[in-house]
Amino acid sequence: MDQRLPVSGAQGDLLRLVATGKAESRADLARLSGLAASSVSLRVEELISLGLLGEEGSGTSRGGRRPRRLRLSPSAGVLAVADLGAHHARLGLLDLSGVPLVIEERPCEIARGPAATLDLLSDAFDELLAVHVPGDVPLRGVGTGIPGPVDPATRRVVTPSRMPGWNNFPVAEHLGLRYDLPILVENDANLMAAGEAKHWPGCDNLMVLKAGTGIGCGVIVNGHLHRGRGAAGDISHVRVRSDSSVLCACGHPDCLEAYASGAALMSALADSGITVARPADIVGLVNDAIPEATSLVRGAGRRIGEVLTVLVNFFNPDVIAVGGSLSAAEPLITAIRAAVYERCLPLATRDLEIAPARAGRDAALLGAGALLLEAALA
Amino acid sequence: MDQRLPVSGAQGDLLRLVATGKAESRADLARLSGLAASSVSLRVEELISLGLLGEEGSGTSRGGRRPRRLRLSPSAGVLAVADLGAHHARLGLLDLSGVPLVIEERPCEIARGPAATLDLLSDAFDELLAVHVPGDVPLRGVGTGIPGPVDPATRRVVTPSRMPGWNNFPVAEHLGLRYDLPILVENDANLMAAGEAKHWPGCDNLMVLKAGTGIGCGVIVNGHLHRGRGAAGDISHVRVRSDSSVLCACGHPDCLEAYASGAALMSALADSGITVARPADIVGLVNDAIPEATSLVRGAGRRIGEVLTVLVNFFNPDVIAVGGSLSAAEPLITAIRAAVYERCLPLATRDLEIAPARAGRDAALLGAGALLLEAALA
DNA sequence: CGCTTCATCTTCGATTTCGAAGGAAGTGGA
DNA sequence: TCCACTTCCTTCGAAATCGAAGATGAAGCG
Repeated sequence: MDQRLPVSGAQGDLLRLVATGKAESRADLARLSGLAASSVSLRVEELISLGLLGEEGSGTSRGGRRPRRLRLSPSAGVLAVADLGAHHARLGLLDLSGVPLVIEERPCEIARGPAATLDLLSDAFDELLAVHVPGDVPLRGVGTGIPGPVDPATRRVVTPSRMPGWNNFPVAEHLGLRYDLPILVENDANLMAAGEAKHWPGCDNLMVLKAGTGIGCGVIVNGHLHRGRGAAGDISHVRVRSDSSVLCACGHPDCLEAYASGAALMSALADSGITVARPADIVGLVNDAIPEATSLVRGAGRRIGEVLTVLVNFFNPDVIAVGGSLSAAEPLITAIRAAVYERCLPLATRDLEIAPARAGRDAALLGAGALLLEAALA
Repeated sequence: MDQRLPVSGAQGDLLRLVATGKAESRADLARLSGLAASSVSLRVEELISLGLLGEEGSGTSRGGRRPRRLRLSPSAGVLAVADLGAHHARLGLLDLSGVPLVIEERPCEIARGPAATLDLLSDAFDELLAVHVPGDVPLRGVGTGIPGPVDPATRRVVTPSRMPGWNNFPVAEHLGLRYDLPILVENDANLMAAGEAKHWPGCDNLMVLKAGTGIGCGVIVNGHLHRGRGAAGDISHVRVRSDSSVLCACGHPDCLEAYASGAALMSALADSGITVARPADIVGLVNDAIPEATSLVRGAGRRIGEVLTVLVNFFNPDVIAVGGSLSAAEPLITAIRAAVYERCLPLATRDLEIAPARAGRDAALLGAGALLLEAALA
């Protein structure tokens, strides 16, 4: 397991610009890095002779000579990333541009505790590495998403629900025992947001909603993940307007989660005599035009939208991307839109786009890759 | 009216670090700028011979030789800043460190329209400059706060209430006709937030509440003012939970502003047979223990606090600073605290401070200075 | 009081970066 | 087809930056 990239200062900047896809040619690099074109040429030459960068054909002309396209060499390294769920882990390997080499899903009971879960993860990484990556290509970073809050200062899990044994566990340290590499530990919705952000070029302020069993949310401010003190992005325990009163697992009445989460919808459906195994199954019911399901989903969207009105006025994002297993239900996003556009300030909704997430189910893994790159090429 | 500072690249960075008070010595500069100590010495020498920087005694030792303290030369320049209110304008001159040279308040009816108001402002600036600034000290920037939304892209006022004739008026352009200088046009609550941020060292994420006739809010994310698309920070038109239903001026029912703004409190007091001229007078009533006033202020605080719970969970700030003319009423902030601490996630309130604003009544002017510095020394 | 230690600041040769000039490769119009 | 023009990239001397070594001044300590 190799350690640091043999790059210094300017080289790292250039490498990162190529890795993140922002630059494809020496001219791009000069524009984006602020360095002189001549300096860029020098550094790029060095990176090529180090085997980290390669030239690959030429790009499209912008009216003059065609640029010589630069790409990260496949042998520059790989990243190992995972996204832990309650019963499954999605995990895979990415190249240093964040492109997946292999991604798979394994059963993994998070309730078995941190040590067992993380060791299972590490074993899976080692397997994948052995099978899919030549021995001379180094691992450059390891990252994982956690379905609970992560303190950015200590990188420990803090007060998670549904994760027995994980409270205050030093996840990054534990992984660090096995990998002497940059290690990323981050909340799963935050990772999803980081991955989603790459799919909205030109949009610097995003809210990414994860509507699944729970309701998660990641925030991108100015192109960067906003963590606050570790809890930023939570919207699930906001009080909603309601006639009745429902007690949430957190102890407070009328949390959004108690009304609009996949879990809440499932239990409401059960009350109507319709049982489903997973939140994703609700989408099927909606597509089959089961009135109870459609009505419930629409109500959930309205409630989520009402909470979002506050946040849209306050944060004024460019985009609200809606992902998660429930997001495929058309009425959800429609109801969210209706609530937000009806109630928010015109100035705040003028250029606001509320749309389905674009990054797909591997959003969190891609986000982990994006964040790891920053650390690995620092 | 002089134009650009004769500084290039690295010099500007160093000058800015001194101006913002982040650095006081060559060693500080070396640490903060990332430049080598030797390069810093060279550049500082140049800045001193340009008359922009001066040495002034020595600082306190940190265990070794005492640093030679650097200060911006008073002749380096001044900034002209203003904060427009409905009936008054506060305006003044600052040196390039943001320290006030002179600040005064003049009557100024914003309803007379943009051209008349801005020309009155410019005339006032010219007067102050003639009286308080030697002729050889150049003006380096002009900035003003506006009691309405400002589009950061066009720097025009957009859909302001209570500002007839201002909609879509190109404020920056108009001022640019008279001053060929960096020009800042910004919402007043945003300026206040920028000023307040300087008083909370180590805190990168702030919400600054302005509780006066209306309810304004400025947001600092990662040490920088968050503008969004121009409307960011609005919390006054959020729907609050309520038994009755009150129509707000914006056309929606039950906006926070209709319940908790100074204007709303004044009209509620009038219903109790108590008439006051300005929101600030309510503070006096509270201090005199008039029960109606205290009860109203406490209710306003509770409502504001309930809105803040959503934002605290979402944004997870380090500090909520409460300013504005109503903020001197103790029950307001107490009620806000109670609502936030009761309902928010423990993780979000763990290190959260809810406190009175520290920057005083000139916060907006100081904020304008801070933002102008970035532009003037770029 | 002298000694050590520390942080600050400067000197100076080595290294890096810059920028102007020019070559290379392509587009588009006469 | 020729020619002007654009963009991309490299060459090379000038300028800026770095970093190691040393000088400076001050605090801490026996």
